Amino acid sequence: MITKPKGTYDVLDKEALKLQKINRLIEYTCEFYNYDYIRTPIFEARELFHRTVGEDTDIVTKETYDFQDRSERELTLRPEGTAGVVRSFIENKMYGSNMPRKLYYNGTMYRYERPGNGRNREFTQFGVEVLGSNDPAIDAEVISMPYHMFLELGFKDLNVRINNLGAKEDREKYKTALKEYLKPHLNDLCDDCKKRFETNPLRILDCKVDCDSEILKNVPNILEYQSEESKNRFQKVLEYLEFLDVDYEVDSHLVRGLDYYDYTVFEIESDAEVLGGASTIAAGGRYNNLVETLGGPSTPCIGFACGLERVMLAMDAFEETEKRPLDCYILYVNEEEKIKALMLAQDLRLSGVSVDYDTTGRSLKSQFKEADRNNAQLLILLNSEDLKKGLITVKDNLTKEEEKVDENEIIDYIVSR
RNA sequence: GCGGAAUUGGUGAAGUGGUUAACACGCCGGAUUGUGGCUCCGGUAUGCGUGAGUUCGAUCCUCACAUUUCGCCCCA
Repeated sequence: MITKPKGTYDVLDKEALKLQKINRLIEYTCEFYNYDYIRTPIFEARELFHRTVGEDTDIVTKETYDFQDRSERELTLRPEGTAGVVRSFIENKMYGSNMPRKLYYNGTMYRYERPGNGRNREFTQFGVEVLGSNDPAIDAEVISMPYHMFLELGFKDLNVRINNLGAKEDREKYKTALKEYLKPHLNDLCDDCKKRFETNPLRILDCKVDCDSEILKNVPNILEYQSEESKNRFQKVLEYLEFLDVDYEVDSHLVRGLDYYDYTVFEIESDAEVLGGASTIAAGGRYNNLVETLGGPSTPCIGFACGLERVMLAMDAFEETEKRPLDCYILYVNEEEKIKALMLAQDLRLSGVSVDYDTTGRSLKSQFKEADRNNAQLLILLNSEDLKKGLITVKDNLTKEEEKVDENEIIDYIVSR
């Protein structure tokens, strides 16, 4: 038997219903927030991700699916959504008009990592990018929108953590101070952090190994290394968040795994136990330099990404998704009735009624069972004798009441119910 | 990438180095000559993750591989 590749999974039955529900909410919500749908390629030039996500990040150094096509182009399956959107923004010269540009995407991403609960090699992210606005109000909107979507889906214990990384200069100043502080303690840090000290000292802040140590608890606070402008900006974001009823918590140790972030960064976590260690369901931040880095005009941007698999997992804890009931099920026994069933089903479907009938040669008894499994509201019983008289029996599956309806009026009769 | 656990039908699962692999659910059929959902009866794995090895003989022992899962790492 051929099986699915490691780290992939099939979405079906209950999972499919949950995913459809989420997807509908996404489309609906984005429409009301005035975000336009964008779809970018699943693979891009490898260079794109090295330039955006960061040369030294784990995502790029050990988690990408890299390949060459038949013309030896160096390609990479996208590990995240922002890079492609920004590339498209520049390539299509979207900066020319209609600013800010508010976009959303919803598609599969690929990372070569150890699969586990809420962790797959092919996974789905829904995300939003706002390009061309530096207003703190848009920061608040981009945090508030997923937060309220999760509430809508039934999430209870949401935890929003937020931090301000500031401008590049602020961060450089802070990095220097941080390294100065950490230098004498270097030997007490974990092995990974020793490496990070040189490559990416900020990441030491959210190290899971060392987080309980006194060294990290007393680390200089990044929020104190911000310019006045950056501090004021962050205060505005927090103020707006309160007006939007977002329950947040400032966490000065929050940094993100991707290099392109500056100013506001945030994560939304769920306490749902089914998630286990994978509790972050959405995360994002501002990236005011990325467009310029990729050769576009200086454009301030912010966005977030949300892992749909984790949302689906967490939904198990509070949600029983059920398939929509079928409007009609048609029962028949002989060929003459079957032909009638086919035609009637088609007419009803074209009239906006959901209909099905047996195609496995089941006994009449089994057809009744099948109708119940589909939760059919109405049973249409075809009977050769009645058909000769132009009559069709319609049975309400709840009240069990039957009625013989004239063949010519059957569509109207059913549609009007 | 490192360490632990698991892998028996459509599903949940018992079980044993040796003829026909329990039980339950589901599904199919019948009792009910074309109106079911209750009940009763019957049917339903040529097979115990894959490949090799030990053995007279393996689903059960050994090894490798795959997949899943739990922790580490990382992240959505």
